[in-house]
Amino acid sequence: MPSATRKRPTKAATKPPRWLSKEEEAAWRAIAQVIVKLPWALECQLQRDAGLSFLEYHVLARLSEDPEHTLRMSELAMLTDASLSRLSHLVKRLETRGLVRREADPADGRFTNAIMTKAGYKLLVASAPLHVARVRSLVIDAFSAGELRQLHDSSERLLARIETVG
Amino acid sequence: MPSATRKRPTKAATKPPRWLSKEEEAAWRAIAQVIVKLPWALECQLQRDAGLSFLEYHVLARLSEDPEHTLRMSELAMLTDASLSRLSHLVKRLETRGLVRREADPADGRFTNAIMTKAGYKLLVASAPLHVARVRSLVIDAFSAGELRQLHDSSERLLARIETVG
DNA sequence: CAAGATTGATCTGTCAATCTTC
DNA sequence: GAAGATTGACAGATCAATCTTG
Repeated sequence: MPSATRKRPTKAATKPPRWLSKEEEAAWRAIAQVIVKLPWALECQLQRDAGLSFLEYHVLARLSEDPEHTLRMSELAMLTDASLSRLSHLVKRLETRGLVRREADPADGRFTNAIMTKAGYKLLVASAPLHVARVRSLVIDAFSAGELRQLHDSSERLLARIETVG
Repeated sequence: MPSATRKRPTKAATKPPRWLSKEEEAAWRAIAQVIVKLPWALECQLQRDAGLSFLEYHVLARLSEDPEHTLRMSELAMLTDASLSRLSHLVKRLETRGLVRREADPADGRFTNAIMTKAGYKLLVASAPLHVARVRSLVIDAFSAGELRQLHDSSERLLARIETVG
């Protein structure tokens, strides 16, 4: 929804504002920093080493996982957590770069298939090692196996909350 | 650095690409989803309820923490993890909305002070309860005190990595 | 000239509207 | 008409260049 359509602030329902404790506040600040800085660090690495954005990389990565290197736009949007509109713009750019190609689904013309080209696959394969190395050095290697399981679990719990709360 | 200045992919240094294990992969996917979806969820809440972006909210929040409701642009940029350029554009918009005002530091004209106005403070105060409530329901309340301490620690470790790896 | 800050051009994402196929 | 997909106008972020003050 972001994009300033300038809303009047809803005159807060004056519910008892349950504030954050010192510890909660500190934890939240750290988490907030992570969700700002980690994406940026990954964007930088990918742009520098592969000329791809985080989303572009993941679009190619998802396509590469399909045996046909083909996915419907709507499927791809879900898998990459992008809006269909955003994906459409992005894939058009990838198309002009020759990394992806689009064609209407022969079986049902309402669907559009995104198909990774040879060049797209080559770029992904060339880019993956450095990207994975960065994911390792920034995230994975910072934790023991147990800690990582913990963090995985915490992440799933957060995702569940986000789904339900909207 | 993002913003496609179209880099040629650096011909991967052909180092042994240490791949992710099944568990690491799964953990990473969950974490990656969190850093994509959590910011979005918070942006939505703030835009809807306060007409503010996440960064705009935090700019006002940081200003409110200063006794004078005043901070140098450069200081504010650091505190909010924004580039000076981004902040400059953003504060200009806040200024036209009457939420913030700028003036050159009387002591040293190289600095610009950002000063929260009455209206800015009012908006922040009106917005904070709902925002904190959302932070609670999405994040804080998902964890026990111990788990939150864990997560806080993990976040700090990630931030340390990001600083050093760049 | 160095540090703080701003500006302008450009690119990307959002939203709402539209187009297409079944 | 409904779902999938695209488009266009606009807001916001980035980078590089510039301006300003000491």
